[in-house]
Amino acid sequence: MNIGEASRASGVSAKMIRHYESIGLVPPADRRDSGYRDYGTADLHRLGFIRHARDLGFSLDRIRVLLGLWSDPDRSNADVKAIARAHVTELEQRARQLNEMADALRSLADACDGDGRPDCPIIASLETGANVPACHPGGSQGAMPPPAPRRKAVAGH
Amino acid sequence: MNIGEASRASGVSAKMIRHYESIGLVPPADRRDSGYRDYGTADLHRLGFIRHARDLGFSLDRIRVLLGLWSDPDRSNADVKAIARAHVTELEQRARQLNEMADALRSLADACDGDGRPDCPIIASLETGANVPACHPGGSQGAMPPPAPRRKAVAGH
DNA sequence: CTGGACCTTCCCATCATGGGAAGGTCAACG
DNA sequence: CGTTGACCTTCCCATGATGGGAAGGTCCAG
Repeated sequence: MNIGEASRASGVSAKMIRHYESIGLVPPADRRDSGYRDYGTADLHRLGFIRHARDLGFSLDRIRVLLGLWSDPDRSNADVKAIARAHVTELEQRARQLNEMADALRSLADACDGDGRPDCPIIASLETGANVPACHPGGSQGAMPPPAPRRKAVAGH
Repeated sequence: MNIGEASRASGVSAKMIRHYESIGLVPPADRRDSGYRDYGTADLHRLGFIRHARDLGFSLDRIRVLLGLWSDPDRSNADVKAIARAHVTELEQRARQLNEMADALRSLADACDGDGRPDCPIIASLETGANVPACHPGGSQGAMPPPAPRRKAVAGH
């Protein structure tokens, strides 16, 4: 199977399949004499696994770990569960931060007349920082997986 | 004022202040004979504005627009309000996607015994894609500002 | 045998941010 | 005066996941 067919079948873009190979997330694909990559059902299975994990917001690094557990017949479901729980916590925290920002901005917007005059509480708050969620260094986390892995209909999926 | 003092006073890292200057978000700073950048209160004010906008999750591109409105004495608060409302909608959507993922993964984790055996519904779902939030191409939005701009306590802020 | 669809590799862009190197400046202290 | 350490300058590179596109090779149907 060509990379294009594998892409359509797995819902992972060809570009990404090559990238995953380059970073060792999937093993180097078999090659035909022409140099074309050749995929089988096992490869599709693995790509599907990766895609579903991405759909749940896992980073490629964590997916690497999950793939390891997947192929380990002696794995402990406690390990998997721990990773999942930790990820849930991170997702919730990111969602909370976004909601905090949305709430703050929504109330600022609600306080704005929007009547065409220059007078604007939103601008005023940006100037002074009033009612803007403060930076709380204790709970800061800079290194988190991207917001939404959402690809745009790579397959008729 | 040095860039370091400006950084501490505004809560924007020196690195970022230079970056903002390089992309034209702030005007080129005055220079002393030594070549050091020199900041005044107006500059601090502008940097503070940018920081607060970042704290609300605005992208630098949108902040550019907001800065334009800020310095426009004839601005319409309706314009500001429209930008804010659009941003609120985006924030909410991102939060919703994260919560969807968290919900799905939480229920998978709840279904996992975590008793040390290899048997695991989480892994099973990643294999099959069952109970994993599907990719809904219609509502997809790839180009959104980062999840949390949170910097790590650049100032004693 | 040709055209178009597909594949290959390689480089570049995104977005906001930080790390670090190589070298210049400044202020305080001995 | 000299040194030291904190600070500044510019420049390049990295992140993470993804896409765009160029230059060139392959495959198959007409």
